[in-house]
Amino acid sequence: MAEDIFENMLAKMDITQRQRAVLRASMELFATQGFNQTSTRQIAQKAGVAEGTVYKQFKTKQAILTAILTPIRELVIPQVAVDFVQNVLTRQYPELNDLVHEIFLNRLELVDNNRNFARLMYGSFLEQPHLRQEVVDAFAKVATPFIEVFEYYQKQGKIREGLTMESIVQLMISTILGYTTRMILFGQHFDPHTAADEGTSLVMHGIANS
Amino acid sequence: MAEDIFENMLAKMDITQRQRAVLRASMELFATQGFNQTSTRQIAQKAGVAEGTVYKQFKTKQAILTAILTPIRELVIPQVAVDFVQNVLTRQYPELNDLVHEIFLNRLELVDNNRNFARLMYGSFLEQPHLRQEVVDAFAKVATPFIEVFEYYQKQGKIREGLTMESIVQLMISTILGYTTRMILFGQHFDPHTAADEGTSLVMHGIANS
Amino acid sequence: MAEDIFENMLAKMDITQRQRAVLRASMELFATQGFNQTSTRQIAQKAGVAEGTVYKQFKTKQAILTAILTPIRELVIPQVAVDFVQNVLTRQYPELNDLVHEIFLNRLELVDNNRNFARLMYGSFLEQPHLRQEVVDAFAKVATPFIEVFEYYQKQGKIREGLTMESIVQLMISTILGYTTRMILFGQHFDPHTAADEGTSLVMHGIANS
Amino acid sequence: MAEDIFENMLAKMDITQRQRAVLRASMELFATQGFNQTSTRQIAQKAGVAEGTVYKQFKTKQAILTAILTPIRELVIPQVAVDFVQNVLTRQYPELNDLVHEIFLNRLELVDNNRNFARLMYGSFLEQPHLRQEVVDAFAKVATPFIEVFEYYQKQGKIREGLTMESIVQLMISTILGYTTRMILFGQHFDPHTAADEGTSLVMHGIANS
DNA sequence: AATGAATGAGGCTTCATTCAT
DNA sequence: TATGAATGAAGCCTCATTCAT
Repeated sequence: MAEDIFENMLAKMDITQRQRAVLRASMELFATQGFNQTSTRQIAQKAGVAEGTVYKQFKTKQAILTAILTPIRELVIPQVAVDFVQNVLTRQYPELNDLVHEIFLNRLELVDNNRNFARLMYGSFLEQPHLRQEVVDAFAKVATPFIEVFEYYQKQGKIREGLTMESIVQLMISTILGYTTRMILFGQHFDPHTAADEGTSLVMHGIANS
Repeated sequence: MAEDIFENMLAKMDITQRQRAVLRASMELFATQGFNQTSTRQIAQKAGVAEGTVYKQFKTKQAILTAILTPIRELVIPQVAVDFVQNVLTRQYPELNDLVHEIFLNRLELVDNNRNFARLMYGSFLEQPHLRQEVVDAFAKVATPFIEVFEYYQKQGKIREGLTMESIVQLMISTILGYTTRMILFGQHFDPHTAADEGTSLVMHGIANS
Repeated sequence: MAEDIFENMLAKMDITQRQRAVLRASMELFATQGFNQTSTRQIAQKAGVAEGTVYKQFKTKQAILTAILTPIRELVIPQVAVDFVQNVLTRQYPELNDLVHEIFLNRLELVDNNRNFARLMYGSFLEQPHLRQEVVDAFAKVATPFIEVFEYYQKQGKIREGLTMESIVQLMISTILGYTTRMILFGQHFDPHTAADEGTSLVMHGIANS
Repeated sequence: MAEDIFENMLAKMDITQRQRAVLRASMELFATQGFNQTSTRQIAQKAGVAEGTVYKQFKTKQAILTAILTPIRELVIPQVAVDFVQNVLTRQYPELNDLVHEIFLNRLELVDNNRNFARLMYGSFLEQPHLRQEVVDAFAKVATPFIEVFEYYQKQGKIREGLTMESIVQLMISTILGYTTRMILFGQHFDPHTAADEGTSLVMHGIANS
């Protein structure tokens, strides 16, 4: 499942090959060096075009970032959220354990396959705080169906009393974000399967009705 | 427990008041705007000195960041780690539950009280990847004594079989980092006590020998 | 008498409709914004052609200005001068007074009807000093027949002694140019008839043999 | 009476030698090439400073022009107007003839001594029309006291009936502006004394009560 | 030692001009 | 032939850094 969020997005955008090249180069440079540390000269060079060409396609350097972030905000993030729900929740899980494991695995693999993408998001959120609200909203929207599923399992007596489903989901989000941060910020690497195993083991004992 | 990591560090450094002012101003500006978005003119202004004075004290702008990050790396991070171990592990905890709760609370409060510091770290790690190794090492060093303590509890039969202490600690680190990321990057706010309660509740059921 | 110098010129030039469109657009833009403040992109847009087409027709942007100014210099200015002489001097004037009035009126109306043209000339003279010589020469050529006519009136005793006809004509040129400058540069407006009346009144008393 | 308007203005401004050098260089270049045809590099070179120095002193290139035009508008133009009135009207003139001659001479010499200044004004008015209103107002203010003086002569019977003093002054303004335009735009040169003689001769016969 | 003016390299951007389609 | 994407030189401006006072 080597989904490359950014390449998928590029493929769907109705733009020329040259614009694609500029966006791809920008994405990589912004992700690895940061927006302000990237010069338009570097972008042009990496994209294999003249600097003027970059500006024929995008009015300003900021417009390049916007051209990347806007579809991410408006299309990719919601789609990723929907995909996540569909991929995970439409399947049948013999046991609650399998669901939790799939949640961990699915998200960790997504991040693992999209390091650059994640790094760009981290940088953008730090430097342009106004961008984060929609992501927070997307998180919230994703949380809801999961909370419902957990409630279903709870009604079936699979989850012990005394826990709000909300807190379970929030904690899973935090945990997954923690792994993500360790990968992106500290360069640590986790085998998604192993990390998912460990997370699942702990959470399951934490929530399961023993 | 309003520990201000940065002010503590400044207080301990053997530097003039003027240098302190420059470092304090830089720290704030770097944290809120990013290193590259901060001009030496801004630093001088905020510190109340002339731009030339800044350069009498620090050879380059990068040297200011280094003057902040080096003691953080060499002194603050290890010290924070040691303090953490001492504050948390030197006390007696009636129950394992109390230890876990204290771990969560202590770290979440630390971050909550040092948002600027954390934001500076996030930015620095993103833009200057070479800085992160020592932090990773510090994490590792902190992990060790905790692993030992958990092993102690395990030997006492307080922790169920089938878990490596290593994985417990790693998961707690990830969880705490997850909360931190949500605060710093997404601007969410958590009451440290509530978050600590929730985390503790889940982890305890996850690890406790029921 | 709504003579449009520029449209007349365009009509007489042996060029394609497309070239005409480009010249017309350029003329307007150069007049209202100045040569250097006008981009070839603007010209193409206003002319309704592609930028490349402009360059198929004119080798450089400067060539467009030259294509406008050269016929102005070589054809329009002399023609305007000739027309002026013919329109004014071929008629019979009952009195000297009527001639002077017609001179003023004719020139002021010409400028009044060709503000854009005049503004272009002003800008071109300021920025490209080499253009002005032929205009000065044209002025000189126009002056000659008028001087002769005035000499005729002088011989008839209609003009007082002690004046050179040369100085009369020079002063009238200056006066008309003064009105023009006030219109073009200062945005003032004069009714040509009123201004002609005033100028005539003064000049007539100045030169007439009372 | 070699009054150099611009140098006088520079001398009165409370600025450093370096700023003076930049303004002087800019003034000359703007006057001879136009604002948009002058690069900041040229200015720096001519002023003998680095390009960055220019920007330490003036926030933008436009600010340089403003730094020149603002005192011209607010101080120089009104002062020139006042000086004109004082220099010309406070003296006693044996005859009306002498007054008229002095008016012509004074203004023509002023322009003759300040070609660059005049060329800058012409260019600025063409490209930045909003600047001209104050100059028009200054003209108007100057006109008033002259109208009054002419009325005085009229009451003394020195000026013939049937003329408004207003129209006399307006015509003199136009005439002087005409000479100015011929100097600035067409590069013609007039000896101020000769031109003043001719103008006076004509106007005097035009207005005098013979 | 402190100041802030001066420097100039380098960044973003525009635009006249060329060229492949 | 007409198009408009591509080019790159040059312009304006910022800012880390140096230096004279």
